[in-house]
Amino acid sequence: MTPPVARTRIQRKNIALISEAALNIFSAHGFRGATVDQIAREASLSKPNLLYYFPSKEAIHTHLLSTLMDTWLDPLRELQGTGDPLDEILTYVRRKLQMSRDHPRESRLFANEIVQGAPHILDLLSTDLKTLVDEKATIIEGWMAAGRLAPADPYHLIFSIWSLTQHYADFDVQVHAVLGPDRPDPFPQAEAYLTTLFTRMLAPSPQTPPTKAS
Amino acid sequence: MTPPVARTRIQRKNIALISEAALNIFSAHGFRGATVDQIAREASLSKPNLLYYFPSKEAIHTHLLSTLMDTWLDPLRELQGTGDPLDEILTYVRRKLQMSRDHPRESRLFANEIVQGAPHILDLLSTDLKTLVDEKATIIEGWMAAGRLAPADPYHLIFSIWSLTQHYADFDVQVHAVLGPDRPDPFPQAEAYLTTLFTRMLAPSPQTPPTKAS
DNA sequence: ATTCCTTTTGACCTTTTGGTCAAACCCACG
DNA sequence: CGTGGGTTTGACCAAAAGGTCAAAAGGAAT
Repeated sequence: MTPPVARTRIQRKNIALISEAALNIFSAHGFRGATVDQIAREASLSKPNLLYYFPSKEAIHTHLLSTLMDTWLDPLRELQGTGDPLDEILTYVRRKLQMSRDHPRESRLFANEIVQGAPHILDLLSTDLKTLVDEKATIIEGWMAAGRLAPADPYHLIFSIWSLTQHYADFDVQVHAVLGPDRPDPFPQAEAYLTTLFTRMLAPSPQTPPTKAS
Repeated sequence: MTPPVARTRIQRKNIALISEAALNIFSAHGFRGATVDQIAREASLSKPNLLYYFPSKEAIHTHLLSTLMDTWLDPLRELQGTGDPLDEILTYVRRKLQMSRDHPRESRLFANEIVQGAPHILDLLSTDLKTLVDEKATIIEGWMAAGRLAPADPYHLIFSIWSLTQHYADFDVQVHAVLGPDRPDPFPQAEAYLTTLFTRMLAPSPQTPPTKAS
């Protein structure tokens, strides 16, 4: 009855401590590459003490992944179909890019999991995630049908936003290696580039009036 | 004196066998997640026999990565600056997407390596890869300066091609989970989408004449 | 067939790793 | 201040994993 719900103050503190440490280690080495000793050292706890809060290495990993999934999909949930279509898309792109800059460890944790076949969250992907994406794809399709956005496959549009933004977190070392050691922060340029990309991709052609097409 | 250069027929056969098996295992589980026993079993060899051809687990991994890097960059090398700019870019995109479809294991092996900080090939990235990208970025910049391509950051353009195409191999399970079990092959749609994306992004605005600008 | 080199393997070794346990420690509350 | 809960740890364990070795098996050229 100790682990998930934090009862005492000390439990809350240590569970947060362990989560932080585990995020560092898991995101840097993957699940198999991380060791419990490493995580314990990173959290400045003894290994048995760590195992007192989480029953197993896998439990820590699962805990991280499930709390992550929530915040990870927040930007997409915000796409509500109320504002200007292009603005909403661009806002989503920018928020997603911000997450890559501000939470690269989370992005890499997720990437590690997916690349290796998503063994722990496969069902989440085909249920919760699929539902959410279906919903947003419908909104986007509506915009396109109304001529407020240039036509394109909405699912692949979403995939492209994911891949482009997460690339700057997940493949961070490659980006820096190619750009050279002198350019420390590629994000401002990335944001400008992605803004241009999706604007040119999605801006509706002028001959179609914004409302009441055909 | 046994491992790298295959002398006898049997050596060639077994080294190929091991490479195949190791590619399967490494790409599915990452370096730390793969075990020598697993690879040996996959190759139908005993573990000591496998270790007879490669001195260590790491040697197999290094061998795979270095042979991979070569073929992996071939599509980019083909971008030579001789043909129509947009055609050359689109050809590159399509070839890269084909590699994701035909060689997803290689893509995932590479992704695993990069996500975890590229510990084995970091120097290759900042030397060989950087040189190649610098060269191609110059070509692309030339096209843009001549008004034959809409202006954009050439480095981020290349990054975007990498991320978009490799996404379909590396995040394959996610793509399938979101699209649903009924749609088995997302590649034709992906190709159409990416063709549209880069055409809209890069097609030069008509007011600029193709040659001798300003 | 003999010989020499290559190939294969069963047995074994060491280190790493995930996890356990009983005992000690701490600390608020009565 | 002492007692009962929560907390911490040193010592330990078993399994997994990377790698070694000597000896057996195979195979091609003489």
